Amino acid sequence: MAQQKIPEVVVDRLPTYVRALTLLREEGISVVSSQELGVRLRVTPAQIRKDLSYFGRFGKQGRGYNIDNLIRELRSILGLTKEWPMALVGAGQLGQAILRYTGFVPEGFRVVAAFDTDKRQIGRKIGPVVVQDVAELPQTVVERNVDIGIVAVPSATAQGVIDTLVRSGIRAILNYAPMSPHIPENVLVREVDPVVALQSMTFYLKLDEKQREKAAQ
Amino acid sequence: MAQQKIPEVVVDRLPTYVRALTLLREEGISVVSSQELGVRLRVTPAQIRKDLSYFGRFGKQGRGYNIDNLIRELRSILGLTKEWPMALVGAGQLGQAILRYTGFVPEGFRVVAAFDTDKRQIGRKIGPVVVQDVAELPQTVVERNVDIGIVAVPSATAQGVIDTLVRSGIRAILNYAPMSPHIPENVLVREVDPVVALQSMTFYLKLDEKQREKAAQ
DNA sequence: TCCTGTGAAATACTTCACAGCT
DNA sequence: AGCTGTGAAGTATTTCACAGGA
Repeated sequence: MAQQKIPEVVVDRLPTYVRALTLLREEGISVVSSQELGVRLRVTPAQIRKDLSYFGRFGKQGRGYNIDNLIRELRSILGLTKEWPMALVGAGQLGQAILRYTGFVPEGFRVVAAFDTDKRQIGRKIGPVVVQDVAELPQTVVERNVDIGIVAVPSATAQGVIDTLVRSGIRAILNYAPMSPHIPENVLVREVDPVVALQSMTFYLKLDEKQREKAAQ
Repeated sequence: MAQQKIPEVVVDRLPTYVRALTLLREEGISVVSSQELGVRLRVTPAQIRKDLSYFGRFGKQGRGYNIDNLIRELRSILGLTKEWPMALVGAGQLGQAILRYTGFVPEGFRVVAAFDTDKRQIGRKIGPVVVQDVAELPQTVVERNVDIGIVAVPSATAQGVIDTLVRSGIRAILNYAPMSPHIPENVLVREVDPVVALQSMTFYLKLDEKQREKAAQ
């Protein structure tokens, strides 16, 4: 069986399936149909079935999916059975909030090192780590087998930080800086940008206001 | 001219165009071609031209786009010419970081009120606001004309908070809680979820590792 | 009967390629 | 000569609809 190419959109949806399934499990539910899961996630049942079908046959006809089993399968597909060490760059306001964020560890993501250029931050213990000088980054990344970098520095310095991370051999970047970085093909990036999220909503808010005005005439 | 329906993906890209154009302007550049902008953003020039063509004709043949003008047009299209007041719910670790985040205000987003149920938080001044009791939320939302709510409470209580926001007349929600909320059709949501972003990257990291193993055999 | 898994159809999105303006 | 704006072509993604297993 030649592994067909999986669409990126499909991969992007899998984590939300895992999350919803985990919440269902906490409610004591053990089996779910694509219909029921679709209602929760506001997606069509056909989409869920189609997405899962890229990876295997996990359901039982007439019943649905065993939640424990499906969670296990999806976590394995997504590479979530191991722990992923991460390195954070930028120990300012935002970086500190990230270091104190408790949502990463239960999912297997652990910030194992933090870096800054600011002498006042270096040596400080924040959350689980002591802030190091950025100069030590390349060595630490190699020593601690870090594949994922988190960028939490101002836009102006972000590209430099990203270049350093890439040169150090990092393979994935979670970027909190509001800019679009230059990155080699083989390195992954995801942007975390609440402002961009807000700005696409205001388009529809404004549209809605216009329509109300028109309707009110 | 009947306004044709604009694809959502197009709207979602506009804020990144604004961002890139703004950075170009700061570099002192005043005109840009779709080609040049595409290189910055890692998208095709055709996509940029096509996206813009849904809204009008902003370029000059043979030259490109006047940056000042295009920024102004896009900001107007996105509804960014007014200030958007926002209400935050959840003044814990995460909520405090959001209140202290300086990236919203320059873009016209301002948190004008914050709410919590925790007696120890209520009355505290954090960043630009004093934390209020959630009981006061509906009234404040109406009085202060708040259209956008930010949810920064634990998953377990998020749905209740969202219901309250919706009942109070909010029209858009920026959700930091790692769950998928039930929301009426006419209310917008955007999820801010770094863990989901990480989990779709690990799929490819794992794939890459597998391929290396195979190659090494 | 209920619900999965999946080709096929429908829809959505992206890219091409070129007429036409500057 | 260079670059936009845009139908048309090409891909990608979603949804349909139904055979078949529990």
